[in-house]
Amino acid sequence: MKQRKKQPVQTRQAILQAAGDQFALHGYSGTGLGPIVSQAELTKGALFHHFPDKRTLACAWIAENLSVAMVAQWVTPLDAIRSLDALRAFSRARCLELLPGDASSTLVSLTAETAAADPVMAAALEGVFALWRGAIASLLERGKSEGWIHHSIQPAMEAGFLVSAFAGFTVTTKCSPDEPTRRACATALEGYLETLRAQ
Amino acid sequence: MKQRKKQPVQTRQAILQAAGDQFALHGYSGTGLGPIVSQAELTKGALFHHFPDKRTLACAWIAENLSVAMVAQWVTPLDAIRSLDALRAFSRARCLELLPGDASSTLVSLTAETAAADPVMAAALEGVFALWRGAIASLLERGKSEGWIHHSIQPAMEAGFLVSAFAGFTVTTKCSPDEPTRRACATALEGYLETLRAQ
DNA sequence: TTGAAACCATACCATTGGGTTGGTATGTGA
DNA sequence: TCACATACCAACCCAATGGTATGGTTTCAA
Repeated sequence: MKQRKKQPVQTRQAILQAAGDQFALHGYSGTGLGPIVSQAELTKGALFHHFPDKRTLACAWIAENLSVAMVAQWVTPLDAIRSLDALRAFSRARCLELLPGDASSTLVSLTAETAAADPVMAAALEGVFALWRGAIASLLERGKSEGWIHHSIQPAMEAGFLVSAFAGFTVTTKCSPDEPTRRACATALEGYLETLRAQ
Repeated sequence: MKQRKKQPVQTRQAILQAAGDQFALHGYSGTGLGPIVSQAELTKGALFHHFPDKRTLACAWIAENLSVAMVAQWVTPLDAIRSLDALRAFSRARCLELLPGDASSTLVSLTAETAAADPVMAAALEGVFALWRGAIASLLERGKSEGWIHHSIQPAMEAGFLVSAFAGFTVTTKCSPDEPTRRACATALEGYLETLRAQ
């Protein structure tokens, strides 16, 4: 019985990684545990040693991997934004660069598929949404104090709307991924951001 | 062998109906054909007589049932809107009344789950999105000619954005369905609509 | 060095998945 | 009324599903 050198954290991470890839491709109920362990070049024994069931595995991936990916894409970069033009450019770039397997896209897909019927999963996903909204809200707050966001803006409310709008964009893009439609939506989103500007 | 009186159109419709209910509850790959025929009080024989496979059944439901539901909710009512205030009220109502099993919600969920990996399904879903966008675009067009939408507005572009925003709202609502969040998002959406007003 | 716990592989299980089969009952046009 | 197509049913098929039982390896602390 050939056994690889034992490195539990790497093994666990490999399972999470493979699970995430499969979820991004086929959704939650669309992915079996077989393909996951197969891609990770492991076995079900390893999987069920680290995770008690499929749902817990998914929640762990959301809380550990998906959230850090979202932070890298939607939280950290916001620190560099110091003007509304920069915010517009960032938003536009995120729209045009969006790929099907993107972190935000997978977050939205999993939410759409599972959140309504599974409160546990919904809670895990909500955690990531909270990060997302929070980052944008604090950016807008900072923009107000720095004088490039209108003083009447309510950061939390606008952040919720912006996250919703971008979430919707990830969905509609899957249906019509052509450049013109994407550009149009990105432009309209910029038009909205413009209304936040301090005059 | 007990056989019910033969009424092919009713049978077909019963299957579509049951399939739609299940899709709304559990998503595409989350629903089996067993529960569908069970809810319809039929058998797999009946199902596979009317539809060659699961995917075709789903596409038929999208094209026939989901699309008419969307027309009833998002196309026909727009005819009665003759001012920006009425549009704002309509948007707000749609946000606050949104239920998990709603037509728009199911449309978005199925898209998020399947569209990226299945072009056939994507095409069927895109048809409904086109209806949706088209209805809003022609409303904005009419608003321009009636003088309550700003003349510089590009209806098709704004329609795409509005559909995306509402689509995103159906997703984020599944995670945090509490009233305050919904109201906030509805208010922000109204704020956006206000920017379309002819000054 | 040794015992125990952590780690991981193999084999297996019950259930459900989508899909077929062959046949029976019903409708329909000649 | 007879032939034929349509509509539907019950039973079956096999692959894949999530999950378990068990046992062999490593690792590490004592």
